[in-house]
Amino acid sequence: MPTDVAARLRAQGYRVTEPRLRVYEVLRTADGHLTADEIADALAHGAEPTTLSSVYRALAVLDELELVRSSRLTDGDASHWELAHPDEHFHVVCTSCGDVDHHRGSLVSVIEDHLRDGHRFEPEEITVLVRGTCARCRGVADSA
Amino acid sequence: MPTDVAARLRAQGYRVTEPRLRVYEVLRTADGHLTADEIADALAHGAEPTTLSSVYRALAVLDELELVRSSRLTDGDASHWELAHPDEHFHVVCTSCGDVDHHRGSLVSVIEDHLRDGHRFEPEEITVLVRGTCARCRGVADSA
DNA sequence: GTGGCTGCAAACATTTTGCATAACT
DNA sequence: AGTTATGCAAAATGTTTGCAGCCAC
Repeated sequence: MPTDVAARLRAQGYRVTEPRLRVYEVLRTADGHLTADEIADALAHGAEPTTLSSVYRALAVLDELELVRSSRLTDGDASHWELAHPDEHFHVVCTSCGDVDHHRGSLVSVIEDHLRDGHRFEPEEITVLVRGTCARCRGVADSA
Repeated sequence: MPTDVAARLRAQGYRVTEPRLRVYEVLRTADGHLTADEIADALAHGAEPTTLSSVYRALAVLDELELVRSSRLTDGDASHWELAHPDEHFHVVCTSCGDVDHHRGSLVSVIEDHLRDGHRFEPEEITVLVRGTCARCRGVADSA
């Protein structure tokens, strides 16, 4: 059982509603980084259309519960949302194919330790975003 | 002489204009992270008011020349702009006092090497954003 | 003198909000 | 039943763009 969203909602005094469950479900099954708009689109094709504003409100609540997380993968674009895995703070984005990879945290803890020990800075949240070209796209571009 | 903006502009076929020079000057002297709006404000008090749209267009050109850089230091807010120093990809933001620190790159190159060697991923741009509490603010909050 | 740049205002995109209705508890 | 959440539409925010006149070249 991954995460009982309903229980988490109830535990914090939030009501368990369709939009909230559905938004979470979309993010879970899509297994990717979706904008609020894309989530709303995905839900529009389903049984009952869920409004964009409800998507935003659902995301705000799920974010509050630390069930989802937003990140700005591109410069000017909209925020992208994904399930929150506590140890995945590390986005690797291929600028060629748009693929997004996660890396788990050993480097993140190196950064944490460095700041804590060397600078007496207490880190709460670390975001690492790398843009570049993935192995597959490099293979296509390169000759050898 | 830090950087001859005029020369860089000319070299790329851009014209040397007041707004471009002034926007760069504001960022250089402010020595901080300003939003486009704050830059426009700073220029409004000066001799000739420079429009917000001109600020955006100037920033786009300066970004193109890699003289300035934008970063999303906060979640929903506007982009913040600063001079581009090639080895400063590492933002440390204090959520208490709002202070922004730069760290130079040893950790960044660790990340680069890891991705290149271990994953055949060619990094082009790395952004590290850490939010937390700085030493000064911790001192105020703590007792001992 | 010419073409790129600016200012202005209007358009755009994303996100937030007010209010009446509907739904969870 | 009581309240909180939703849907709709309108507002707020940050950023981009079209166009006429201006300025660097």
